[in-house]
Amino acid sequence: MNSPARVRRPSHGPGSLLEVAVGEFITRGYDATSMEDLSRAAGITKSSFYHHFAGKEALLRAALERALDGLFAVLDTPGARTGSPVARLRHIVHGQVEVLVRELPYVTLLLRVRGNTETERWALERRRTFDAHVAGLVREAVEAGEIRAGVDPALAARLLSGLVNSVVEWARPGRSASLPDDVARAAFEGILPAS
Amino acid sequence: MNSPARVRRPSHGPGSLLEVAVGEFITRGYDATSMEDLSRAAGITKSSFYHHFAGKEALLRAALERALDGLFAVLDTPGARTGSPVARLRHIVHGQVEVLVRELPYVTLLLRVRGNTETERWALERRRTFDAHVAGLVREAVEAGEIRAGVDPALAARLLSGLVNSVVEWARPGRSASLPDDVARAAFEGILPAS
DNA sequence: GTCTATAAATCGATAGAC
DNA sequence: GTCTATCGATTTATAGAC
Repeated sequence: MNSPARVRRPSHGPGSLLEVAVGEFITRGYDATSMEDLSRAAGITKSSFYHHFAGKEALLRAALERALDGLFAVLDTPGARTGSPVARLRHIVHGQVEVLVRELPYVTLLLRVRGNTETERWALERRRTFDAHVAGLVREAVEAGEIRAGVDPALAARLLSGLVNSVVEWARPGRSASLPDDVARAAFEGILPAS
Repeated sequence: MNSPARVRRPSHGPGSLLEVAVGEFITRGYDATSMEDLSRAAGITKSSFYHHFAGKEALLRAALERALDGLFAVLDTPGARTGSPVARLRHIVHGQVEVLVRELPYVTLLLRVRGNTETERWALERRRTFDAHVAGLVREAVEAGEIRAGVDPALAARLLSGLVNSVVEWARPGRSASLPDDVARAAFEGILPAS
Protein backbone atom coordinates (compact mmCIF):
# COMPACT_ATOMS: atom_id res chain seq x y z
CA MET A 1 0.00 0.00 0.00
CA ASN A 2 1.08 3.55 -0.65
CA SER A 3 1.18 5.93 2.22
CA PRO A 4 -1.98 8.05 2.36
CA ALA A 5 -1.93 11.08 0.09
CA ARG A 6 -0.39 13.96 1.93
CA VAL A 7 -2.72 16.92 2.12
CA ARG A 8 -1.23 19.59 -0.09
CA ARG A 9 -0.41 22.60 2.07
CA PRO A 10 -1.42 25.87 0.43
CA SER A 11 2.24 26.64 -0.20
CA HIS A 12 3.33 29.53 -2.33
CA GLY A 13 5.83 29.00 -5.11
CA PRO A 14 8.08 31.87 -6.17
CA GLY A 15 5.98 32.32 -9.31
CA SER A 16 2.71 33.09 -7.60
CA LEU A 17 4.47 35.35 -5.09
CA LEU A 18 5.93 37.36 -7.98
CA GLU A 19 2.49 37.67 -9.51
CA VAL A 20 1.04 38.99 -6.26
CA ALA A 21 3.98 41.36 -5.72
CA VAL A 22 3.78 42.86 -9.20
CA GLY A 23 0.08 43.50 -8.69
CA GLU A 24 0.83 45.39 -5.49
CA PHE A 25 3.70 47.30 -7.09
CA ILE A 26 1.39 48.52 -9.83
CA THR A 27 -1.51 49.60 -7.65
CA ARG A 28 0.54 51.14 -4.82
CA GLY A 29 3.70 52.06 -6.68
CA TYR A 30 6.98 50.21 -6.14
CA ASP A 31 8.44 52.65 -3.60
CA ALA A 32 5.21 52.96 -1.65
CA THR A 33 4.83 49.18 -1.33
CA SER A 34 6.32 47.67 1.81
CA MET A 35 7.34 44.06 2.34
CA GLU A 36 4.55 44.06 4.90
CA ASP A 37 2.07 44.98 2.14
CA LEU A 38 3.38 42.18 -0.07
CA SER A 39 3.22 39.61 2.70
CA ARG A 40 -0.33 40.53 3.64
CA ALA A 41 -1.43 40.33 0.00
CA ALA A 42 0.20 36.89 -0.32
CA GLY A 43 -1.23 35.62 2.95
CA ILE A 44 2.11 34.87 4.63
CA THR A 45 4.42 36.75 6.97
CA LYS A 46 7.25 39.03 6.02
CA SER A 47 9.84 36.49 7.12
CA SER A 48 8.33 33.78 4.95
CA PHE A 49 8.52 36.11 2.00
CA TYR A 50 12.24 36.59 2.54
CA HIS A 51 12.63 32.81 2.29
CA HIS A 52 11.62 33.00 -1.40
CA PHE A 53 13.14 36.31 -2.48
CA ALA A 54 16.25 38.10 -1.25
CA GLY A 55 14.29 41.32 -0.93
CA LYS A 56 12.15 43.89 -2.65
CA GLU A 57 14.64 44.64 -5.39
CA ALA A 58 14.98 40.95 -6.30
CA LEU A 59 11.24 40.88 -6.94
CA LEU A 60 11.47 43.93 -9.14
CA ARG A 61 14.35 42.45 -11.12
CA ALA A 62 12.48 39.20 -11.75
CA ALA A 63 9.47 41.17 -13.00
CA LEU A 64 11.53 43.42 -15.26
CA GLU A 65 13.38 40.43 -16.71
CA ARG A 66 10.10 38.82 -17.67
CA ALA A 67 8.91 41.99 -19.42
CA LEU A 68 12.18 42.50 -21.28
CA ASP A 69 12.42 38.86 -22.33
CA GLY A 70 8.97 39.12 -23.86
CA LEU A 71 9.86 42.28 -25.73
CA PHE A 72 13.18 40.99 -27.11
CA ALA A 73 11.56 37.73 -28.17
CA VAL A 74 9.64 39.80 -30.71
CA LEU A 75 12.88 40.90 -32.34
CA ASP A 76 13.88 37.25 -32.81
CA THR A 77 10.73 36.46 -34.73
CA PRO A 78 11.26 35.66 -38.44
CA GLY A 79 9.01 38.54 -39.52
CA ALA A 80 11.18 40.96 -37.55
CA ARG A 81 14.31 39.91 -39.44
CA THR A 82 13.15 39.56 -43.03
CA GLY A 83 11.45 41.80 -45.54
CA SER A 84 11.48 45.54 -46.11
CA PRO A 85 12.20 47.91 -43.22
CA VAL A 86 8.56 48.98 -43.11
CA ALA A 87 7.31 45.39 -43.12
CA ARG A 88 9.71 44.47 -40.31
CA LEU A 89 8.68 47.60 -38.39
CA ARG A 90 5.00 46.79 -38.67
CA HIS A 91 5.62 43.22 -37.58
CA ILE A 92 7.49 44.43 -34.51
CA VAL A 93 4.81 46.96 -33.54
CA HIS A 94 2.20 44.23 -33.85
CA GLY A 95 4.23 41.83 -31.71
CA GLN A 96 5.06 44.56 -29.21
CA VAL A 97 1.37 45.22 -28.55
CA GLU A 98 0.80 41.46 -28.19
CA VAL A 99 3.50 41.27 -25.50
CA LEU A 100 2.18 44.44 -23.85
CA VAL A 101 -1.22 42.82 -23.39
CA ARG A 102 -0.01 39.29 -22.61
CA GLU A 103 2.54 40.45 -20.01
CA LEU A 104 0.57 43.54 -19.05
CA PRO A 105 1.54 43.90 -15.37
CA TYR A 106 5.23 43.17 -16.03
CA VAL A 107 5.53 45.57 -18.94
CA THR A 108 3.57 48.22 -17.04
CA LEU A 109 6.16 48.01 -14.28
CA LEU A 110 8.98 48.21 -16.83
CA LEU A 111 7.58 51.35 -18.42
CA ARG A 112 7.44 53.09 -15.04
CA VAL A 113 11.11 52.52 -14.26
CA ARG A 114 13.09 55.75 -13.91
CA GLY A 115 16.58 54.39 -13.17
CA ASN A 116 17.19 55.17 -9.49
CA THR A 117 18.64 51.79 -8.52
CA GLU A 118 21.17 49.55 -10.25
CA THR A 119 18.37 47.16 -11.24
CA GLU A 120 16.34 49.98 -12.76
CA ARG A 121 19.30 51.34 -14.69
CA TRP A 122 19.92 47.88 -16.11
CA ALA A 123 16.30 47.58 -17.22
CA LEU A 124 16.32 51.09 -18.65
CA GLU A 125 19.35 50.31 -20.76
CA ARG A 126 17.79 47.15 -22.18
CA ARG A 127 14.66 49.12 -22.96
CA ARG A 128 16.76 51.70 -24.77
CA THR A 129 18.38 48.94 -26.81
CA PHE A 130 14.96 47.76 -27.91
CA ASP A 131 13.86 51.30 -28.78
CA ALA A 132 17.12 51.92 -30.65
CA HIS A 133 16.45 48.86 -32.80
CA VAL A 134 13.03 50.23 -33.74
CA ALA A 135 14.43 53.73 -34.33
CA GLY A 136 17.02 52.22 -36.68
CA LEU A 137 14.29 50.60 -38.73
CA VAL A 138 12.37 53.88 -38.94
CA ARG A 139 15.47 55.56 -40.29
CA GLU A 140 16.09 52.76 -42.79
CA ALA A 141 12.50 52.98 -44.01
CA VAL A 142 12.84 56.72 -44.57
CA GLU A 143 16.16 56.31 -46.39
CA ALA A 144 14.69 53.54 -48.54
CA GLY A 145 11.87 55.94 -49.46
CA GLU A 146 9.22 53.64 -48.04
CA ILE A 147 7.81 56.34 -45.80
CA ARG A 148 7.90 60.10 -46.18
CA ALA A 149 9.96 62.23 -43.83
CA GLY A 150 7.05 64.27 -42.48
CA VAL A 151 8.99 64.76 -39.29
CA ASP A 152 12.55 63.93 -38.23
CA PRO A 153 12.94 60.11 -38.18
CA ALA A 154 14.27 60.22 -34.61
CA LEU A 155 11.20 62.16 -33.51
CA ALA A 156 8.93 59.79 -35.42
CA ALA A 157 10.49 56.82 -33.62
CA ARG A 158 9.97 58.45 -30.23
CA LEU A 159 6.34 59.28 -30.93
CA LEU A 160 5.77 55.77 -32.28
CA SER A 161 7.18 54.34 -29.06
CA GLY A 162 5.02 56.70 -27.01
CA LEU A 163 1.90 55.75 -28.93
CA VAL A 164 2.49 52.01 -28.65
CA ASN A 165 3.54 51.98 -25.00
CA SER A 166 0.59 54.13 -23.94
CA VAL A 167 -1.55 51.03 -24.44
CA VAL A 168 -0.60 49.86 -20.93
CA GLU A 169 -2.37 52.90 -19.46
CA TRP A 170 -5.82 51.58 -20.28
CA ALA A 171 -5.54 48.01 -21.66
CA ARG A 172 -7.11 45.14 -19.73
CA PRO A 173 -5.70 41.61 -20.07
CA GLY A 174 -7.55 39.31 -22.44
CA ARG A 175 -9.87 41.93 -23.86
CA SER A 176 -9.82 43.08 -27.44
CA ALA A 177 -8.00 40.49 -29.53
CA SER A 178 -7.82 42.94 -32.42
CA LEU A 179 -5.74 45.45 -30.49
CA PRO A 180 -2.36 44.64 -32.10
CA ASP A 181 -3.91 45.10 -35.55
CA ASP A 182 -5.70 48.30 -34.54
CA VAL A 183 -2.64 49.90 -33.00
CA ALA A 184 -0.48 48.96 -35.97
CA ARG A 185 -3.04 50.47 -38.32
CA ALA A 186 -3.14 53.68 -36.28
CA ALA A 187 0.65 53.86 -36.22
CA PHE A 188 1.14 53.23 -39.94
CA GLU A 189 -1.94 54.72 -41.55
CA GLY A 190 -2.38 57.61 -39.13
CA ILE A 191 -4.36 58.08 -35.95
CA LEU A 192 -6.61 60.68 -37.53
CA PRO A 193 -6.45 60.10 -41.30
CA ALA A 194 -7.98 62.97 -43.30
CA SER A 195 -11.10 62.10 -45.23
CA MET B 1 17.09 110.64 3.30
CA ASN B 2 15.83 107.15 2.89
CA SER B 3 16.95 104.49 5.27
CA PRO B 4 19.81 102.39 3.83
CA ALA B 5 18.71 99.54 1.58
CA ARG B 6 18.13 96.45 3.66
CA VAL B 7 20.28 93.56 2.58
CA ARG B 8 17.98 90.94 1.10
CA ARG B 9 18.31 87.76 3.10
CA PRO B 10 18.54 84.67 0.88
CA SER B 11 15.08 83.65 2.02
CA HIS B 12 13.07 81.02 0.23
CA GLY B 13 9.60 81.90 -0.95
CA PRO B 14 7.04 79.13 -1.43
CA GLY B 15 7.53 79.37 -5.18
CA SER B 16 11.19 78.50 -5.26
CA LEU B 17 10.67 75.71 -2.71
CA LEU B 18 8.02 74.19 -4.94
CA GLU B 19 10.38 74.35 -7.88
CA VAL B 20 13.08 72.53 -5.93
CA ALA B 21 10.63 69.96 -4.59
CA VAL B 22 9.18 69.11 -8.00
CA GLY B 23 12.69 68.58 -9.32
CA GLU B 24 13.39 66.12 -6.53
CA PHE B 25 10.04 64.37 -7.00
CA ILE B 26 10.84 63.80 -10.65
CA THR B 27 14.37 62.49 -10.24
CA ARG B 28 13.76 60.37 -7.12
CA GLY B 29 10.06 59.64 -7.53
CA TYR B 30 7.45 61.18 -5.24
CA ASP B 31 7.19 58.26 -2.81
CA ALA B 32 10.93 57.77 -2.59
CA THR B 33 11.56 61.44 -1.80
CA SER B 34 11.67 62.27 1.91
CA MET B 35 11.12 65.68 3.48
CA GLU B 36 14.77 65.36 4.48
CA ASP B 37 15.71 65.08 0.79
CA LEU B 38 13.65 68.15 -0.05
CA SER B 39 15.15 70.20 2.78
CA ARG B 40 18.69 69.32 1.84
CA ALA B 41 18.05 70.23 -1.80
CA ALA B 42 16.56 73.56 -0.72
CA GLY B 43 19.35 74.31 1.71
CA ILE B 44 17.16 74.59 4.81
CA THR B 45 16.12 72.21 7.57
CA LYS B 46 13.11 69.98 7.58
CA SER B 47 11.35 72.12 10.20
CA SER B 48 11.78 75.25 8.10
CA PHE B 49 10.23 73.47 5.17
CA TYR B 50 7.14 72.68 7.24
CA HIS B 51 6.79 76.42 7.91
CA HIS B 52 6.04 76.97 4.20
CA PHE B 53 4.11 73.83 3.30
CA ALA B 54 1.84 71.68 5.43
CA GLY B 55 3.62 68.56 4.21
CA LYS B 56 4.61 66.47 1.24
CA GLU B 57 1.13 66.14 -0.14
CA ALA B 58 0.58 69.92 -0.08
CA LEU B 59 3.62 70.29 -2.32
CA LEU B 60 2.29 67.68 -4.70
CA ARG B 61 -1.10 69.36 -4.86
CA ALA B 62 0.42 72.75 -5.65
CA ALA B 63 2.47 71.19 -8.46
CA LEU B 64 -0.48 69.29 -9.93
CA GLU B 65 -2.66 72.42 -9.82
CA ARG B 66 -0.09 74.31 -11.82
CA ALA B 67 0.06 71.58 -14.47
CA LEU B 68 -3.72 71.28 -14.74
CA ASP B 69 -4.26 75.05 -14.87
CA GLY B 70 -1.85 75.20 -17.80
CA LEU B 71 -3.63 72.40 -19.63
CA PHE B 72 -7.15 73.76 -19.11
CA ALA B 73 -6.06 77.24 -20.17
CA VAL B 74 -5.54 75.75 -23.64
CA LEU B 75 -9.23 74.81 -23.82
CA ASP B 76 -10.18 78.45 -23.12
CA THR B 77 -8.17 79.71 -26.07
CA PRO B 78 -10.28 81.13 -28.95
CA GLY B 79 -8.87 78.59 -31.41
CA ALA B 80 -10.04 75.77 -29.17
CA ARG B 81 -13.64 77.01 -29.22
CA THR B 82 -14.19 78.08 -32.82
CA GLY B 83 -13.87 76.40 -36.18
CA SER B 84 -14.32 72.83 -37.34
CA PRO B 85 -13.77 69.93 -34.91
CA VAL B 86 -10.50 69.01 -36.65
CA ALA B 87 -9.24 72.59 -36.56
CA ARG B 88 -10.09 72.88 -32.87
CA LEU B 89 -8.46 69.51 -32.22
CA ARG B 90 -5.26 70.51 -33.96
CA HIS B 91 -5.18 73.81 -32.09
CA ILE B 92 -5.52 71.97 -28.77
CA VAL B 93 -2.80 69.43 -29.57
CA HIS B 94 -0.50 72.29 -30.53
CA GLY B 95 -1.25 74.16 -27.31
CA GLN B 96 -0.99 71.00 -25.23
CA VAL B 97 2.56 70.40 -26.43
CA GLU B 98 3.40 74.04 -25.68
CA VAL B 99 2.20 73.62 -22.09
CA LEU B 100 3.98 70.28 -21.81
CA VAL B 101 7.29 71.93 -22.64
CA ARG B 102 6.71 75.20 -20.78
CA GLU B 103 5.55 73.48 -17.57
CA LEU B 104 7.59 70.37 -18.15
CA PRO B 105 8.38 69.29 -14.56
CA TYR B 106 4.82 69.97 -13.36
CA VAL B 107 3.13 68.13 -16.21
CA THR B 108 5.64 65.28 -15.90
CA LEU B 109 4.58 64.86 -12.30
CA LEU B 110 0.89 65.00 -13.30
CA LEU B 111 1.31 62.26 -15.88
CA ARG B 112 2.87 59.94 -13.30
CA VAL B 113 -0.03 60.21 -10.88
CA ARG B 114 -1.79 56.88 -10.26
CA GLY B 115 -4.51 57.90 -7.80
CA ASN B 116 -3.44 56.46 -4.46
CA THR B 117 -4.16 59.55 -2.35
CA GLU B 118 -7.09 61.94 -2.32
CA THR B 119 -4.94 64.58 -4.01
CA GLU B 120 -3.93 62.18 -6.76
CA ARG B 121 -7.49 61.07 -7.38
CA TRP B 122 -8.54 64.71 -7.70
CA ALA B 123 -5.78 65.36 -10.25
CA LEU B 124 -6.60 62.17 -12.13
CA GLU B 125 -10.21 63.18 -12.48
CA ARG B 126 -9.35 66.63 -13.83
CA ARG B 127 -6.98 64.96 -16.29
CA ARG B 128 -9.77 62.67 -17.41
CA THR B 129 -12.01 65.67 -17.96
CA PHE B 130 -9.39 67.18 -20.25
CA ASP B 131 -8.96 63.92 -22.14
CA ALA B 132 -12.73 63.51 -22.44
CA HIS B 133 -12.96 66.92 -24.06
CA VAL B 134 -10.38 65.89 -26.65
CA ALA B 135 -12.05 62.51 -27.18
CA GLY B 136 -15.34 64.30 -27.81
CA LEU B 137 -13.73 66.39 -30.54
CA VAL B 138 -12.26 63.28 -32.17
CA ARG B 139 -15.71 61.75 -32.27
CA GLU B 140 -17.26 64.93 -33.69
CA ALA B 141 -14.60 65.09 -36.38
CA VAL B 142 -15.33 61.49 -37.40
CA GLU B 143 -19.08 62.08 -37.44
CA ALA B 144 -18.62 65.26 -39.48
CA GLY B 145 -16.62 63.19 -41.97
CA GLU B 146 -13.50 65.31 -41.52
CA ILE B 147 -11.37 62.31 -40.67
CA ARG B 148 -11.77 58.68 -41.63
CA ALA B 149 -12.65 56.07 -39.03
CA GLY B 150 -9.53 53.95 -39.50
CA VAL B 151 -9.88 52.78 -35.92
CA ASP B 152 -12.54 53.26 -33.28
CA PRO B 153 -12.71 57.00 -32.37
CA ALA B 154 -12.30 56.19 -28.67
CA LEU B 155 -9.14 54.22 -29.42
CA ALA B 156 -7.86 56.98 -31.68
CA ALA B 157 -8.34 59.51 -28.88
CA ARG B 158 -6.44 57.31 -26.43
CA LEU B 159 -3.54 56.79 -28.82
CA LEU B 160 -3.48 60.50 -29.62
CA SER B 161 -3.24 61.27 -25.91
CA GLY B 162 -0.48 58.67 -25.52
CA LEU B 163 1.49 60.09 -28.42
CA VAL B 164 1.24 63.68 -27.23
CA ASN B 165 1.93 63.01 -23.55
CA SER B 166 4.95 60.83 -24.33
CA VAL B 167 6.77 64.06 -25.18
CA VAL B 168 7.55 64.54 -21.47
CA GLU B 169 9.66 61.37 -21.52
CA TRP B 170 12.44 62.97 -23.54
CA ALA B 171 11.70 66.71 -23.98
CA ARG B 172 14.09 69.27 -22.50
CA PRO B 173 12.83 72.74 -21.54
CA GLY B 174 13.56 75.49 -24.03
CA ARG B 175 14.86 73.25 -26.79
CA SER B 176 13.16 72.74 -30.10
CA ALA B 177 10.72 75.62 -30.62
CA SER B 178 9.15 73.73 -33.53
CA LEU B 179 8.04 70.82 -31.35
CA PRO B 180 4.35 71.77 -31.09
CA ASP B 181 4.18 72.01 -34.89
CA ASP B 182 6.09 68.77 -35.39
CA VAL B 183 3.96 66.76 -32.95
CA ALA B 184 0.75 68.16 -34.43
CA ARG B 185 1.94 67.19 -37.90
CA ALA B 186 2.79 63.67 -36.74
CA ALA B 187 -0.59 63.31 -35.02
CA PHE B 188 -2.68 64.58 -37.96
CA GLU B 189 -0.70 63.55 -41.02
CA GLY B 190 0.68 60.30 -39.62
CA ILE B 191 3.84 59.34 -37.80
CA LEU B 192 5.04 57.16 -40.66
CA PRO B 193 3.23 58.42 -43.78
CA ALA B 194 3.60 56.03 -46.71
CA SER B 195 5.58 57.36 -49.63
C1' DG C 1 11.70 82.31 9.36
C1' DT C 2 15.12 79.43 10.96
C1' DC C 3 16.91 76.26 14.10
C1' DT C 4 17.77 71.78 17.61
C1' DA C 5 15.63 68.01 19.48
C1' DT C 6 12.56 64.44 19.58
C1' DA C 7 8.23 61.92 19.25
C1' DA C 8 5.70 58.04 17.21
C1' DA C 9 5.31 55.06 13.50
C1' DT C 10 7.08 52.29 9.88
C1' DC C 11 10.79 50.67 6.98
C1' DG C 12 13.82 46.58 5.05
C1' DA C 13 15.95 42.87 6.82
C1' DT C 14 17.63 39.09 10.19
C1' DA C 15 17.82 35.54 14.17
C1' DG C 16 16.37 31.51 15.50
C1' DA C 17 12.52 28.20 17.04
C1' DC C 18 9.48 24.70 15.09
C1' DG D 1 8.59 26.69 4.70
C1' DT D 2 6.45 29.13 8.17
C1' DC D 3 6.41 31.49 12.30
C1' DT D 4 7.42 35.20 16.53
C1' DA D 5 10.33 38.64 17.91
C1' DT D 6 13.31 42.23 17.21
C1' DC D 7 17.21 45.28 15.39
C1' DG D 8 18.71 49.57 13.54
C1' DA D 9 17.70 52.99 10.35
C1' DT D 10 14.51 56.12 8.44
C1' DT D 11 9.97 58.33 8.01
C1' DT D 12 6.49 62.30 8.64
C1' DA D 13 5.60 65.56 11.65
C1' DT D 14 5.64 68.55 16.03
C1' DA D 15 7.43 71.31 20.21
C1' DG D 16 9.56 75.12 21.42
C1' DA D 17 13.86 78.26 21.62
C1' DC D 18 15.85 82.20 19.15
